[in-house]
Amino acid sequence: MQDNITKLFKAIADPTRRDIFHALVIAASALSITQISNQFEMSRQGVTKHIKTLEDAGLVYIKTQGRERFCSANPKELQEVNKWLKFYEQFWDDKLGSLGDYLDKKST
Amino acid sequence: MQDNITKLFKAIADPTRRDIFHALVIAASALSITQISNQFEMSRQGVTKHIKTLEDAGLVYIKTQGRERFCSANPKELQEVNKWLKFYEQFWDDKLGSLGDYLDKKST
DNA sequence: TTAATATGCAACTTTATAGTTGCTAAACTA
DNA sequence: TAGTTTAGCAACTATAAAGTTGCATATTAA
Repeated sequence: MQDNITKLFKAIADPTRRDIFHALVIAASALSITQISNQFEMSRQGVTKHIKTLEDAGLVYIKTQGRERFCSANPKELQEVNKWLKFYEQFWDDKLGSLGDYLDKKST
Repeated sequence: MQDNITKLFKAIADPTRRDIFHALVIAASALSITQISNQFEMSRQGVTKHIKTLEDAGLVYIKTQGRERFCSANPKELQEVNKWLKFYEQFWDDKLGSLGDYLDKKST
């Protein structure tokens, strides 16, 4: 349906999901769905949906243990965003110069 | 309504908008709405809406000249994304070690 | 075994988003 | 001036996304 980078961007485009992800990154251990949803105003189901989105994007891993599901962050997936950024980084400072470089490489 | 970083992430979360942005970045000069929309299957109005979203996110500048509106990319805005990434970068390679560092700093 | 806890699933509402078409107006061109 | 080009605005449709509630089920605790 959607390519990975699009899923990834969409996942982090939502403020609540960024908050969930952040909470998982700085958590000392994996957190259960309930533990996570307790940190938010919205319903557990709402949080669950966001976690699913993060999981689909590869940003969160889930490990089932008994009746609980422990979530942990996978910040490594953000390297994909970083890769995407890399190309544009060359245009940040001197646009024309970098564009020249880019066109040079392209025509070689 | 929405904070800047959210607008930015949402803007680049759409594949068509990433394509438009990319076309503008590598363009030798500013492109008019028609010139851009000719590069896409969809209607001019559809493209116009995407350009507006990119403009609101700060990724595109528009300069009106006569009846035409020339668009150019502002890749610099992507530095905001880069800033956001920076925090998580420390967790990419050795999660536990970096988490330790983070917690150390936090408690200091 | 009974009660409590953790969670998923399904249905539903609301609001955004992507995209379309038709029309209008300003700005060029012949 | 008459026709053409460039583009915005408004209304509309269709689909996706965010969030809710109610219920069912598996697991754990008393």
